[in-house]
Amino acid sequence: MEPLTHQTDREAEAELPGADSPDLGHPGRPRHADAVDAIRSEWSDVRPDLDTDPIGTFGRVLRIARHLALLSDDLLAGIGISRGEFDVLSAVRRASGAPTPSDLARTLLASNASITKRLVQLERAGLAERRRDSRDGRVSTVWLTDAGLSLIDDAMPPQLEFDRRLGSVLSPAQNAELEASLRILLLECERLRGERENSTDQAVQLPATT
Amino acid sequence: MEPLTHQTDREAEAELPGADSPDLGHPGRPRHADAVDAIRSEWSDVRPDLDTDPIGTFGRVLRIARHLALLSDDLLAGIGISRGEFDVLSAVRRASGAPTPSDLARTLLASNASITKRLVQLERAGLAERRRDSRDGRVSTVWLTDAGLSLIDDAMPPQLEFDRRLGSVLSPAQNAELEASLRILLLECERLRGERENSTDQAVQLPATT
DNA sequence: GAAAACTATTTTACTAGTAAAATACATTGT
DNA sequence: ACAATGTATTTTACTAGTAAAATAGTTTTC
Repeated sequence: MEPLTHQTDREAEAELPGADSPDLGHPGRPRHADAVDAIRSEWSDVRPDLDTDPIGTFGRVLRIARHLALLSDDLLAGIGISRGEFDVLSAVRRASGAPTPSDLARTLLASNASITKRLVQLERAGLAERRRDSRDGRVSTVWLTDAGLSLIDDAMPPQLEFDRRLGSVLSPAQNAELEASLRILLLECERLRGERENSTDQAVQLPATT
Repeated sequence: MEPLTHQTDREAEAELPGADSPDLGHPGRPRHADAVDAIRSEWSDVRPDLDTDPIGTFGRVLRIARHLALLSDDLLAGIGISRGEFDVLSAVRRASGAPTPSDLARTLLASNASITKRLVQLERAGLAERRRDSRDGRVSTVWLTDAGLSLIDDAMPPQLEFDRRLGSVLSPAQNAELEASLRILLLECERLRGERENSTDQAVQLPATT
């Protein structure tokens, strides 16, 4: 599949489900194929030598995360804040003391620069404020205004309810198993990312791999 | 910074693990607490009325996705492409026929505009090219150059190997269970997002919820 | 057969995020 | 004490992504 001018290919979009789905051992279960099944099936056609097993989990994690972001952006748009702002508000809300911008960057896995931006917006919207720490002039602490507090307290329950509904397609036992496996994976991610903690701010450069 | 009061709070950062971890039923298992355990523990202190169960799965999915993106960006930087470009190259590579920009936008869950941008970059880098379809002058098809083909064929295995290593913290059985649960969740996401398919391009406006 | 409606792609104008530099304060070593 | 080093935050310059408008081609309808 390379050169050639003006061709008219563009045939069968994707080996759609059913056709060549992955080995679903259990003969009784009528499992449906999702986008990742289709993707893996395509790979097995063009590169049968590649073992795409890991895509089965990590491809799905990435796609679910993307869908969740898109779906809950819709939810948040209804109350007039962005996901980035929501994340800051909820991180401040749940913290036991007033967090610093660096604290927020750390727990939200974002850069300090992006936290500064979000805080400026939140202050402008009257939802949060920064106060200079009197003991150390470099740090500031972030506080919710009354408006910010009631906004986040109103916004959390629908978010949780949405997630709960989505999760209800799994049984409680499946959810518990899923959570346990995800915890193990998240711990491993945190370990891997911790391993290459060295330069300023939170630069990203080490290969961290192979 | 601008305004204000000068306070001196900023106490206990976060109810760190151990202290108030979630109910880990099994007394024998020495499970470690991850960032999501810490977050849920904080919530249970300030809003004990909220049921944050859903965060146990979806919070982890979101964080794992974020960590994965950051980790594999490091990997890709080593071969000189961005994740966005990698995604396009691999989608073209695995497709049975040459995909159109719209096909790519759809399978990559991105906007058409962003695909156009990535294609311009890939063409500029000599890794892909667009050819106008001779039957329908509106559509174009995307093809890999020889350089693009060998680049993606070189880039896939290390990505897969990285994911495989990460996944190896779970047993094969756990991985299979995990994949099955994630498939169900992904199908549900796809269903929910499909439900509100109506306006042009892929606008995002309906509440899709509650 | 040509206006109206539709579709695929690109362009435009804008937003969010980042790395690196700049700023401002604090701490350490001598 | 004070220069050197370190740290928290912000600013700057830039990249990637998007919605909506613009462009260009196609199909429908009358």
